[in-house]
Amino acid sequence: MKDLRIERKRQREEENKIFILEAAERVFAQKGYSLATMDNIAREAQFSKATLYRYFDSKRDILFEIILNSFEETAKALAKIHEKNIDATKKLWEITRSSIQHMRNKRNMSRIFLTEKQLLRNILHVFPENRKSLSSPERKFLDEIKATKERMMRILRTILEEGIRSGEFRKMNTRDAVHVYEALLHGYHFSKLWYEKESSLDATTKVIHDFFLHGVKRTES
Amino acid sequence: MKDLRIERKRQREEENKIFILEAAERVFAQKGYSLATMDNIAREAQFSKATLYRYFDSKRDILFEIILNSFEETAKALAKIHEKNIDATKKLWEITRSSIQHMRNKRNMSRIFLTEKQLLRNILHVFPENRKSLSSPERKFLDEIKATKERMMRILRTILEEGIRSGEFRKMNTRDAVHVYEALLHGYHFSKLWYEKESSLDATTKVIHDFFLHGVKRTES
Amino acid sequence: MKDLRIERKRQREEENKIFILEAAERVFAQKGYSLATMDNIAREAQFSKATLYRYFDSKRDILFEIILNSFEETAKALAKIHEKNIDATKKLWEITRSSIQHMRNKRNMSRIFLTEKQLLRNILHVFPENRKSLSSPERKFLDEIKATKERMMRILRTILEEGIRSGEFRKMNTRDAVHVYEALLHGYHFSKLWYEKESSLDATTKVIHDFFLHGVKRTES
Amino acid sequence: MKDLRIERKRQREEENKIFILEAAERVFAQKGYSLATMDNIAREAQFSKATLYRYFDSKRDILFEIILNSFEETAKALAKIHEKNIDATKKLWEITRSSIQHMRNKRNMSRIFLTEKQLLRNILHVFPENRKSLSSPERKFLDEIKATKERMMRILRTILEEGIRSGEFRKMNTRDAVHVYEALLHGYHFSKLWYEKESSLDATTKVIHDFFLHGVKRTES
DNA sequence: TATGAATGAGCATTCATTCAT
DNA sequence: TATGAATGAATGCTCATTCAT
Repeated sequence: MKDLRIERKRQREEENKIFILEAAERVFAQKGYSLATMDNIAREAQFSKATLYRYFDSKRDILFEIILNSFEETAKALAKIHEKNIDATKKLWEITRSSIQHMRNKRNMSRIFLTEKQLLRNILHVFPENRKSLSSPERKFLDEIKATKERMMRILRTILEEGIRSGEFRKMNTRDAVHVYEALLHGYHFSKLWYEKESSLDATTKVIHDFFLHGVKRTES
Repeated sequence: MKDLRIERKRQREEENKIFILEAAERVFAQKGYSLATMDNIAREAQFSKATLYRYFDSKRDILFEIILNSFEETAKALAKIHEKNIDATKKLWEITRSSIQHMRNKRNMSRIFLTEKQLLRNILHVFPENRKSLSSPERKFLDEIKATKERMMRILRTILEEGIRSGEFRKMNTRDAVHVYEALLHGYHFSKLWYEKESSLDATTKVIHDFFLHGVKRTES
Repeated sequence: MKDLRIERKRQREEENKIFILEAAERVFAQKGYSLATMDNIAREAQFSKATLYRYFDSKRDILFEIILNSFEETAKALAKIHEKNIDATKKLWEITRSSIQHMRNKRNMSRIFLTEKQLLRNILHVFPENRKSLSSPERKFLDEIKATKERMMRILRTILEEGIRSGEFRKMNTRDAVHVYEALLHGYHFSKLWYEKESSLDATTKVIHDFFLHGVKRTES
Repeated sequence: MKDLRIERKRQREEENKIFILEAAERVFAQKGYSLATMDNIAREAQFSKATLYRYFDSKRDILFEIILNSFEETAKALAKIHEKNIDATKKLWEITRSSIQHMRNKRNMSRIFLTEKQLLRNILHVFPENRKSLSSPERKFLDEIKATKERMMRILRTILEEGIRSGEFRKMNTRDAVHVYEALLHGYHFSKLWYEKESSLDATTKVIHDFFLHGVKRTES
């Protein structure tokens, strides 16, 4: 009896949380973290500002949760592709495509993460010596992010190694390669902002995929 | 006589301006634009807050000038390398190296540029239809940035074309290639934040250079 | 049920608004508009400064509302007297008395209206060509003020015309007469500031009333 | 020798002072006291801000001097008219005319005096109990103003008394009459702001003069 | 539980005034 | 003497957060 009621309540709470997160994501994406106000988020979520604080401890925590979810989502997509029974090159293609799509969906959200210095400074280990000063939620956030990130890295390296073994890819330092790949994806997302119109998903995927595969050097035939 | 005094005054003024810009750059780099206060900048520059306003019209204008200077600097370095009498591959190497160095010097500054959504939305032409609503200084800033950016792009494409003509590089869409290159550089700068320790300048340059040249695909021999 | 709660809320809100307006009125009256700070008003109203902004959009809006209320009040008093079944001379007496009383209550408030040149220049039609540049709240304020003022003017003229018809008053340009009457009232309020002690309400009323009625010229008998 | 040089210097100083006062008057008239900045005045006077402080101790002192000068001027004009060999009614006419002209010249300046509360509160004896707290320049200013004002009042009363003696005017309390007259003049100046277009000097003079003379009452013939 | 109301701590910006040259 | 430069002290307004109901 009671369990059911409690269960229903938990469910409702979870739904509200998600609803707020989605609203916040839209607001953050549009205005950036600093310029987004709790009022904005509240209005977008059609809750009162005070209610937001029932579900989240602070504005910062809302951001944390959004980022975490996004990472988690990406990691899942990646794992799913990895499990497919296709060759490494195809996997790379699909991951590239899926990542671009994901970044486009999240629009500017993905950029926020890289832009809020106060957060970043602590969070990103830029100055690892500061790590001790992290508050508990920050440290928790950081640890989860790192873990997810490493999981993704490992999968990517595995795929590259598969490709090397199968003869698709040249021998290389897969660690570096993964970093380059990641840089390429995120960098492309950023720099594309500069250009008036966006290419289609497949065209974009193709450009990145091709350059990552071949580079620009002429191969002696 | 008089000219000298005026000259000295102008010089001192210019020096103060630069001093403030450098201070602001440090503050912005550490806290991000939104979280940086004019008080912070004033303290860092060891001027009174009011004095800042003798030299700049607004906080935003300080940011604009910093970004503009940074772009200008990069563009100059690029042009200088382009003029050298070396082959395209070597030019690419040097540009890569110089860019990485520049980004490291500017630390997080380069990321700030992506911070202020309100500005960005307009400035980055994400929504070019909004262009009309730009204030005059914003439009001026935007136009200068765009011009400089295009100048850099053109040089890069010219180098790639030189390389294609000389047989160093494969045939390619140089426009795409330049975007990929830019993405790679900036993306690498960002993503490197994740890792505890930074590699040496040359090591980093090599990784990026090599991957941009060869990609990951195995070349049939 | 619900209506009652909403009603009570609305009531409380209205009460707070009035409370703030009264506090602001005291502060404005004491310091003038420019020198009065939102902090002053907040302290006087025993609210936090931020709370003031829950009820009013800006300092200027607070002033507008005070002035508007004051005009409205005066206009109502005037209309009430006009409806009375008494002769024109008596009406004039009562209006004079009521106006002086009102200005005394409002103390220096009535003078503030003339304080803010920036506002005034536009608002007072000194330069009607500037009307277009008025912001929406300014225009609204201006229109309401003008309307109220005209309502009052019309009543006064009607009273004078009644008096002319009844033989109480001489034939005259009632438009000019109304202006003179208004000038007399406001001017007296201002100039009385110069004198150490204030006369009684009735004495003051009598002076103004008598001079407005008879002037200084000797009437041939 | 030396005397001449000193004399010339004093003259030049006096000229500069007057030049600054005139500039300040224009600025005050346009923006009001609070909104006028020392920068505005300096620019209008084509001096540096610092130079203003060589001639005046403070912004407030500039205002004081302007007002004082204006009063002095009015008083002189009044005395001159009084000395003329014309009847009281004619004197009144000329004074009315001259005053209106003066107020129009000074435009809004005359209004400022009545609108800066911080100044007024102290200066105008509204709260005479505060008199003790006046600073020395304030007290000096106040005393001079009062003296000039009384001089003017006395002249006006004398004229009225002349008129009574000559049979032009009815018997009256000349003290009250003078207050009424003053109120009428100043009030008319203020209230005329409300109306789109200004009447001619003579028309305005006539309206005020006539009403002050006859009032509105019908005189039995 | 959900929220309207309240606020402390700030923030960009301004301005009268001072001072070194 | 005249001034460019510098600043302390404000000021209107905002926002994340709290709390009484």
